[in-house]
Parts: sequence; C-alpha cells; structure tokens
Amino acid sequence: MAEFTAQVREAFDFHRLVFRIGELSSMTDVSARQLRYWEKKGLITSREREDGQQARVYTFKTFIKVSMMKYFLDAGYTLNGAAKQAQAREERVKYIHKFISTGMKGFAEIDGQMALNLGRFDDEQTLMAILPDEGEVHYKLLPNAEAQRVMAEIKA
DNA sequence: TTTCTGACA
DNA sequence: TGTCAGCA
Repeated sequence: MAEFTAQVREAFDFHRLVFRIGELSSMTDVSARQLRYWEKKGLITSREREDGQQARVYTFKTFIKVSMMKYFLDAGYTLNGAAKQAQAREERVKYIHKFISTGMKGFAEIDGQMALNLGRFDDEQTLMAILPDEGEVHYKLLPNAEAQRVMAEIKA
C-alpha cells in the first residue's frame, strides 16, 4: 500500500512537470504574446530556467490558472475579470485542501455503508460521516476502539 | 527551432 | 493582440 501511494505521488509530481511557452500556448489556446503580456501584468508567473537559458518555464499550477483565465475570457470576462475569477478559484481550492487534509482521516465501512472518518470528537468518541449509496449523509459517533477497528478492516 | 524584447499597427 | 525584426 505504501508503495502504491509512492507511485501515485511520483506520477503526479506536478512540481517537476513544467512547460515552455510554446507548449503552454498550444495546450491552452492562449498565444505566447498573451502569456508574456499576462506575466508582465503580474497575472501569472514563470520561473527562470535552471540551465541558464533565457526561456520561461511554467508550472502545472500556472497551466491550470491560464486554462481558467482562458475559460472566463471566452465567457466574456475582461482580462482582469478573468484573472480575478481564476484567483478566487485558487482560494477555494486552498480552502478545500485545508478542509480535507485536516478533517478527513480516511474511509471506512460501517454496516455495509461507506463512511468517512472525520477525526476525534472527544476523548472517547470518533466522528464518522455515513455516506449511503442512496439517501442523505448522516453522522455517527463511534467509541474510539470501534472506530479504529473499522478503519483497520479497510486496510486489510 | 524556439524563445526573447521591443516596436508598430 | 498580432506580427515582424534581429538576437541568442
């Protein structure tokens, strides 16, 4: 399991996935001229190339932002408006990431239903969110030992 | 070949 | 924004 996780991390190591301006341009349908202009205005960023060549390098994160800006631009927003929308989306993603990484401790199965471990509720109990295939999500407090047991079952 | 900056439209 | 020049 740990090996699989490591492989997934390796495959999705976005930090090492970078593009040159021509690549980003064809990927997003945003001209190189626009990309340079947007950068000049501080709407997007690029890195210097480590090999000393004078050519921009864009990260995956920038690719996402450019894609979003292109989308809003096509939807009729002005350049600044599109940038603002993209920025707002970035904030939401950050918030969601924080929410998930701090609140979600893993999946489990309770009475045949998928459940989400939301962490310690108090000294004795753990809060679980029950996610039925049908019907509404509801919550349940399990004794810590019980919670540990259902979590362990999933890993096995 | 590709990218870069600056200039003109 | 597109395009072209003149470099690296």
